Amino acid sequence: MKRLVEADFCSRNTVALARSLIGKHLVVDTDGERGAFVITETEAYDGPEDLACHASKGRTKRTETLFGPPGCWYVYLCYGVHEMLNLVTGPVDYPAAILIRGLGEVSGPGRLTKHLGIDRRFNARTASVETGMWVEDRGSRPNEADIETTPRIGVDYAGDDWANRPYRFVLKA
DNA sequence: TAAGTGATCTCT
DNA sequence: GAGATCACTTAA
Repeated sequence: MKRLVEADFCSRNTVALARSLIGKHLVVDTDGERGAFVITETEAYDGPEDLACHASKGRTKRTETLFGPPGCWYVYLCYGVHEMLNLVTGPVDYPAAILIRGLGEVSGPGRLTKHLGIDRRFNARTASVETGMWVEDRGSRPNEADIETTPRIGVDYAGDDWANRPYRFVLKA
C-alpha cells in the first residue's frame, strides 16, 4: 500500500494520470470516521488550452487552486447545489486537474461529495493524512480492458474538438 | 425534460 | 450592482 503524494501528481500528462487513478482508493478520515472507496470514474481537465477546464478563462480567485502545486484538492460549487471534487495535477503554474466523478458505491460527482461530507473547506488543501482525505494505491490494478474511455460529460460548451476528446475513464462493473 | 440553485465572472 | 453562465440532481 502506498499513499500518493505531490510527486505522484506532478506529471504533465494529466490524461494518463486520470486513467491511472481508476482502481485506486480515496480515503476519507473526517470526524474520526474513516472510509475507503475505490475510484471508478475520473475526467481529465488539462491545461490553459482545454476550453472545458476552468482555467482556460484565465487565472481568477476561484481557479487559483488549479495553478497551485499538484496533489491538492480543488473543490467548488456547481449549479448552486453541488460541490465537485478535483485533484490538482501538473507543475505549479500549470492549471490541470482530475475530476473524481464516481466511487465504488456512489455515482455522480455531486452525490459523491455529499456522501463523503466534502465541501469547499477542502479547497486548496493538500491530499494528506493531516487534512483527512488522500489517495492510496493498494496494489490491485484493474484489468486494462475493464477501463472504458469516453468523452467528458456536460462540456458541450467547450466546442466539438474539446468536448469529444476521450478524457473520461470509467471502470466497468 | 425541465427547473432549481447560488457562486463567480463580465460587463456597467 | 445586474445579468449570464454553469464539470448536476431529482422528480415527472
